[in-house]
Amino acid sequence: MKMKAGVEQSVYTLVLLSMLPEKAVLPGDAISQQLGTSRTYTLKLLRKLVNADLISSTAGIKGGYKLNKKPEDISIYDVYLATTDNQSLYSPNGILKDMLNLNEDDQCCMLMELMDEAEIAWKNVLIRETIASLYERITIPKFQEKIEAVQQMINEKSIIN
Amino acid sequence: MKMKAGVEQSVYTLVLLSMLPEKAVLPGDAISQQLGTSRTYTLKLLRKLVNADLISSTAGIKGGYKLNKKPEDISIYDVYLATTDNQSLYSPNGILKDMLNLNEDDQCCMLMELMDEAEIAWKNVLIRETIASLYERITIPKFQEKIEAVQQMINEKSIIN
DNA sequence: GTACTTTTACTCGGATACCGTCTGTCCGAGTAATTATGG
DNA sequence: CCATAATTACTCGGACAGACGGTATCCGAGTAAAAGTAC
Repeated sequence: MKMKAGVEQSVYTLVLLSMLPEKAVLPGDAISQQLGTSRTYTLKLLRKLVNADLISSTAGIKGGYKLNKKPEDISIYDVYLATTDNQSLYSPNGILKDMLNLNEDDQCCMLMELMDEAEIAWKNVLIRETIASLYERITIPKFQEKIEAVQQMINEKSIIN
Repeated sequence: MKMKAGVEQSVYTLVLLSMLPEKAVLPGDAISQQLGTSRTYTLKLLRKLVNADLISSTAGIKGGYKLNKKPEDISIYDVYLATTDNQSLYSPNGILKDMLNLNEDDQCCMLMELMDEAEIAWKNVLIRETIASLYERITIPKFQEKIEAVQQMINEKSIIN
């Protein structure tokens, strides 16, 4: 049970896109290069974000990706949901049923409600933080130069329609 | 990111052991039979619970397993920790470092503290519930007969020293 | 100069392979109570 | 009857095979802007 690297990658992809000027798009190659991640896999993750309506894409030359919502309206949980297919952390395996020799319709798993409750607590923390609030955490004096360098890359590679 | 079946199996194993009389042990075979789980894999999980000091085992003929603590002192989170080797759900992959082109020692992952906070919230729910409180949830009138049958199996197969 | 075609640079989405973790099996070794054996 | 050896029924722990999901690659198809071409 481990958080997948794809979630982290998707989060920072969105942070990058949140730095785009208005009405501009950024090609997938620029994203994977800046993040230092696999080109093809990054494109696959981008498609998931598109399917979840977090970002939108335009094909063809001068194409690329851009945020579909405001950064403050995209929570980290939204990103988690978009990049992982199955939603709930826990699904019962029917061991209690076997142990007590219950009927088929008596699917009573005592752990279910507990796990659900735990997952909701976990989820609530991830809902509070957004791409915007995460970006604010990065913009500290220490990283000012670095962020300006990223902003410059975006200015070079982004395409404004 | 999915809760493994081994955790559920371990939980119900401990519930079963909590029904043992004082100073009695239950062989591994009886456990796997009652739970309807793989014999060899159950033994492997039992070993993990022994290593975590949740249960203790005696070898040789008339050997078996028994709880090492009171059921109310074993939380579901204890069981989770015992059956899964790595503890934290999330560990940063250094994507932000690549994205901002940071130095090696500047390992700053903004997601880390958020994920830690979320995990603590999740963990706190699992700490509240114990093997004893879970057992109480099962002992409802509807399941009375079933539980008596399990108790009878234990009386037959357990070994009192 | 306008209409049409070709090129270019992107995204889209399925098929596939790889790899790590969880699940499950196998086997030899250790251990303790019981039973058998020899005096 | 007592001491010792063999048997029995368990656990211990490592090695290893299979299943499954996440990671990653590849390829053909679609799309839209730009460039080229014909009249």
